[in-house]
Amino acid sequence: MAGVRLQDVAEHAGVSMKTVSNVVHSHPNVSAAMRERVQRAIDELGYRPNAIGRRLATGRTGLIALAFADVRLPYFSELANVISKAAAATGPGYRLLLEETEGTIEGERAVLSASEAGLVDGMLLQPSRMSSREIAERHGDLPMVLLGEGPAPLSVDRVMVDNVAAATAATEHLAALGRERVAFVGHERSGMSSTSRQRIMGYQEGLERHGLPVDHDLLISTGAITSQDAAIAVGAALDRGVRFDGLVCRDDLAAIGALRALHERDISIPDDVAVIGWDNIAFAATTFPSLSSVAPNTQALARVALDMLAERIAGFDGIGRHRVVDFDLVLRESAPALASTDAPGGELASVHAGSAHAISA
Amino acid sequence: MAGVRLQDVAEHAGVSMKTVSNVVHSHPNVSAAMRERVQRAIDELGYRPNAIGRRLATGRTGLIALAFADVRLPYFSELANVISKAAAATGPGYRLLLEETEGTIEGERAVLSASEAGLVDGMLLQPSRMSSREIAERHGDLPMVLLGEGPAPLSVDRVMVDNVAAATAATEHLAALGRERVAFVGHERSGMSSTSRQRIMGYQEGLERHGLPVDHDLLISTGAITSQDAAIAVGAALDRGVRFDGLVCRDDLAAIGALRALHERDISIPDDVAVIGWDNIAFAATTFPSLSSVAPNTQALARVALDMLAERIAGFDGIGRHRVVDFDLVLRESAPALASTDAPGGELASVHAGSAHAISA
DNA sequence: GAGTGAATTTACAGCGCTGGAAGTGCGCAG
DNA sequence: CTGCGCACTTCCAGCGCTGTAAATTCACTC
Repeated sequence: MAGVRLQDVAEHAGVSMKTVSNVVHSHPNVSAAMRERVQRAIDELGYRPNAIGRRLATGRTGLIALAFADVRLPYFSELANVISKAAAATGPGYRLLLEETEGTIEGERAVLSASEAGLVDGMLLQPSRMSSREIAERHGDLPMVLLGEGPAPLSVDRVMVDNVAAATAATEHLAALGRERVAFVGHERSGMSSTSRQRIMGYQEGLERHGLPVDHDLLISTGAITSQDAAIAVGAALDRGVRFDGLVCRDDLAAIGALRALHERDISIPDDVAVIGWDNIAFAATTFPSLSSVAPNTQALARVALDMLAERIAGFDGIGRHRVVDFDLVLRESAPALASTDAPGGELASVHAGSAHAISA
Repeated sequence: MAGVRLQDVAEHAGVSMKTVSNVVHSHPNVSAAMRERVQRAIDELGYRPNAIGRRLATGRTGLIALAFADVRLPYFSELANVISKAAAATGPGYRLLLEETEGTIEGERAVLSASEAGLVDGMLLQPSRMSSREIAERHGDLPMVLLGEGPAPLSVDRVMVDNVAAATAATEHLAALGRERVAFVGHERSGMSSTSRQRIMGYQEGLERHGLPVDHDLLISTGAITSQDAAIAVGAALDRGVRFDGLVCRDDLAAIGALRALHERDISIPDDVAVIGWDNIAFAATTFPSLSSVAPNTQALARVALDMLAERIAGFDGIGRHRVVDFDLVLRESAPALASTDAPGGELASVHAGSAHAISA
């Protein structure tokens, strides 16, 4: 099986290497008889084209790197799944090389300057810390598309969700439910990511639109992006007397932590405190109560990102394009739809303006 | 930046390609003066060695494929993270190519017979359906280590947790807590995976050791491996009158679904029903109540698997080796340690026989 | 001042594959 | 029966790099 080369097949079939290559690639200009003869030789020898040789000759590997902070974060693992499927269906069928940056600037630099070139055809990167200028400078000639919000270098493609608008929509939904003290949970205590920054901006905008208090006490930061840290932080806030009746969470992890802190203190959800998370991870549907969540359209995000990347790989060299994909506000028990019953339903409730749809599930 | 070749550097520095190559690889036998001169040329030209050219010459890519059912399953994403870190620290520093099989036989076949050879140096595969014979037949000459329990082909390396023993330990812990009707939740309704099969065997063994009833009603299967399906299945079982006071779950997803179904019906955990999950995923610590869980030692698993794979890649060609890594029984609120208070603690409670440790967290 | 061995550097031949140019054989018109 | 065009196949060069072997240089010794 091992080490069967194109040459071996050619000899076995008594033809030239190029003819075998043509058969492998279903090129035209190969007679049916010849095709069959070669195919038999291929089968008999168990020939597998060698990807590396091909790459060297063609300049393509069919690999793209997907780089983000940490696969363990459900948003990212779900994203990896979606992108991996979309990539397999793109052009020649790309496969994913996974790279984790740990959410640190060093990790991001390491990913960008991976000293070996040529291994991947392109890269999808969700930066958390690197400045747009640095990204623009460092990516060199590697085709690249940035994922997620944040400072957008003019020279690089980017696809994102409008975090500010989504945070505003989430906050406004709580206001519409009659909540008067809405807190924000889950941004990093030190070194806030641009993601957190934008969501907080949108949260503040939402509060202001409804004349609700914008209070520093209502910003509950966490040590790390984990549900455990969020549970601790929310618990501590409650214990030191911070009061709120609505919670916009940086992500579902924070929301799940908040759920736990509230449960521990017998605070009823959503009666006493309504909670909205972010990312609509799979667990959001089975927490108790189930979690309302901002749901970025990751399918669209994957599609758009891969299309742009494919264009770059194909040689497009224009200025950076910035695309925005839409999001839904999926409403479940923790912050139900406006005029809904308490019973879990499953149908579309309403559609917000712009790119926000509210769905009650 | 782009397309600077070894040759270009050589010309720029006025030396031969090989000398530049030697400098890049920090080979001995390069004089300091020469090294500096070449390095300057490298820097000036911004040369990046091309990974593909190197691969073709050396036969190594530094890539290993990690194949499992679905990254979205927290166990797998956490595993990917651990393996990715361990791989980066192994030998020359491997990187991970992610492959998803969807848990189907077709997906597994596709991964094994990826028509292109040579892209990865080796593969770690966690099969869910494929028979050991088929794996042994198909993997050809690709260095491979299997992850997880199941039928183990004699010719292939495998590293696993003793699922039977772990399931027995979990079941016995519930028995020790005085539970008398212990159910099992989360195996596939049709086409049971070998994982589920083994865990059920261990569950049954645990029941028998304590003279507890082994009742078909107590096997609560689900449609898919999701917490949502588990919530539905457990809810349905409760609603049709199945009674139990302990729950061994196929995985934490099933456990989380069970938690929700119990909550919905105001059944107290752990007072009315104690629950033990499996995998000890990150969320287990922040569910309400927090989840006791079987925790495979994934660090050890990654370490052992990569070491064996590295040996295979290096040419080892002996018979398949089967390694077992240990596991902990992490005890939290949903099925607390035996003589513990109700308050969450954080210290080691006890150590089981063999490779099972109970930890209360 | 030529000879010797060690230390460096260069030359060369591919790794497996593909693209384009050149070559082969065939059928058919003249 | 010869020549021509077409359809198909083979030949050749090279993608970027490395391993081996040969060549060069150098520091000394006799």
